[in-house]
Amino acid sequence: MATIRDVAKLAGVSVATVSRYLNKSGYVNADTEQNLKNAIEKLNYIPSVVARGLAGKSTKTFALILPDISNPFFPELARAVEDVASTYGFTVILCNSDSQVGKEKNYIDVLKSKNIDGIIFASNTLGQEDVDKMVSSNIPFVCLDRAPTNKTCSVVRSNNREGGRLAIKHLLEAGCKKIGHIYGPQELIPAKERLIGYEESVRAFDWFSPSLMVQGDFGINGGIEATKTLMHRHPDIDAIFAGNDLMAVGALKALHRMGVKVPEQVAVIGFDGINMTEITQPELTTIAQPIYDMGALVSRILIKKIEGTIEEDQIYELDVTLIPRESTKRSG
Amino acid sequence: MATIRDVAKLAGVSVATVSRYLNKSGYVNADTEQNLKNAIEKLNYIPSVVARGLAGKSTKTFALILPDISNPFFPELARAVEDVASTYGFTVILCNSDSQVGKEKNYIDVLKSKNIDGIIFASNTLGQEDVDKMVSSNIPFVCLDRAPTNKTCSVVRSNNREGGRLAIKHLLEAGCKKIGHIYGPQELIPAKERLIGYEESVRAFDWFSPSLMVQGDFGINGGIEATKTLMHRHPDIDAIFAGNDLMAVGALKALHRMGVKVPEQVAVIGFDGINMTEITQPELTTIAQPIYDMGALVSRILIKKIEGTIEEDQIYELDVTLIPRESTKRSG
DNA sequence: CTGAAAGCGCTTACAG
DNA sequence: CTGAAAGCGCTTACAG
Repeated sequence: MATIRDVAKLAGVSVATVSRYLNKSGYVNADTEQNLKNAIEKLNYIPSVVARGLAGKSTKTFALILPDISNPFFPELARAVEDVASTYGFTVILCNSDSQVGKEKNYIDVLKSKNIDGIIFASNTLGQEDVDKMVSSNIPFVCLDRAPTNKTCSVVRSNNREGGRLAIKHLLEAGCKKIGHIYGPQELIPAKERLIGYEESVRAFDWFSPSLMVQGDFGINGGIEATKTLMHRHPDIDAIFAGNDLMAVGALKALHRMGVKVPEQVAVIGFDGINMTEITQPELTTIAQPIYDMGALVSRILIKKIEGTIEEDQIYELDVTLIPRESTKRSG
Repeated sequence: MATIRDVAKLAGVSVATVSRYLNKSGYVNADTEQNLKNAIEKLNYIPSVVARGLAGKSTKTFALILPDISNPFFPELARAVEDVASTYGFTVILCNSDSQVGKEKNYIDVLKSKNIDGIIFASNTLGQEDVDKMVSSNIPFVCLDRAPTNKTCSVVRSNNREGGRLAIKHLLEAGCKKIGHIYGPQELIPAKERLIGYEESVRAFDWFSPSLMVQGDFGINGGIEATKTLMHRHPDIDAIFAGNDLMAVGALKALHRMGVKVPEQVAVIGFDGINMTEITQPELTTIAQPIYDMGALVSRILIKKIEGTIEEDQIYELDVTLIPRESTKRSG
């Protein structure tokens, strides 16, 4: 590997000049510039990001901390984050936290020792210690869905409450008369918001009762269990709004096993818009988050923070959209 | 951030001693050792991996280059790779190549400038230039599925040909009398091997004809199209072996639209064992690759290469397993 | 417009 | 067992 010194020698200048040329900081004579161009070309020189990092500059690297890349929500997000990163010359380190604070803390230490430029938190947990660590190390970070408790921070999320309302509106318009809801873990803001959207939309109806809301775990099996509970409590419901797509898939499974027809007897709607919703039978209606856009945005924001283009922290709330499909198609 | 100098000062020794203690290279007096421990603890000192990297040591980082993390095969693989990496103190950089040689070359340059320790290639393409770049830079790499043409390299793959045979065996045992195959792009070794497994298993039958094999693109839509073609050519087939799960999902969709019942009229079997196969209706029988194990293994191999524990290149071929589910359940 | 020199935080022979 | 010093490949005031 050629170094800056090799380039300097070949071009007949000092390394300082090479550096200035490379960083476009300070003036460089037109002739020298051409010489440098040639030398770099000839030597196939690529500056060492590691050396730059040590010299106090950016390592052109940031981390994406998420619960689990195997969870179908995250691959698309990660893809978007990486697409934007690579456009701006950044590289992204993938971290699976399993929502464990311990793992996150550990990652943060490792990441600090690597001088990374920033962190995207797509993890549900975000311990106080984590935040302190990052704040005290002065490392830029941006969050998905959840803001840290005591520190302002840019947050990208989608309008979950409105999404909840949209889901109910759609079901009502489809002619549904009694709608149950499977909500996700309440420590997750999106799950809570969706639940609120549901409640707001249905509490005025005389068919509404709190027992129409049952908790799930945001997983397929949780959706299955919750559906069983719900159908047992209220055999007469004709619609289920699942707090996320995975649980909606579970609902589909459970209903199929019970011999309940979807959408004829019970309509099902999910939330998130993951790809899986297209391959179920029937295909699943869902309130889609703009997952890719969210990833792209959060990535772009972090990079701007790193580069100092953005200062103020802000909340970016993106719109969700209804994707109507077979699972709610009723003659209603 | 405390530096090695701070630790040295506090412990009343030289930085060299601190370094020796940290790296467990060379002897350190028991007393000094205790002092160092205390100093490090008190200062909350974490060595800079960047500085170490510049000083010629490992950056404790490697890259995973894959076509697209959104492709459902890869998240589980990535998860396994990262799990093992993090166990060994490594961090993994995620790269989506979209199977474009240009992007790969670009990544390799960027990665080199970051002094990464190695690369896992899970990408289909692997251009000659890529290999040359890596070999000449002396950077360790391991491949998934495909070996580079002219350079030995450790490869992890599964027994695709045997998988093809297994699929046919299973269908025959289920009572199928005429089996079509949708094969994937033939530049992909696994697709080719699976096709060979199919051909070997069926060519002796009098019902066999080459027109029973139709090409797909390893995607859902490709599976749909290929199924249409296949059913048009051979309305009498009673089984489809799809070269991967995504195409099997497409087959399910296409058959459903045609009003063909699965498995009663046509049985369907996929390949890969991605999670999606559990959520189709009917659930999809598949030949599962040990995806997680493959990722864990390839990661472990790379780390050993990096640490110099492994020298010889080798091919690791893992077994596939049949996961029988509804889509092939016939009274046959 | 350009160069000499110090510094980023480590490691590693080389002496002692 | 331990320290002084050079070096990894850059950047950046500071002079000129």
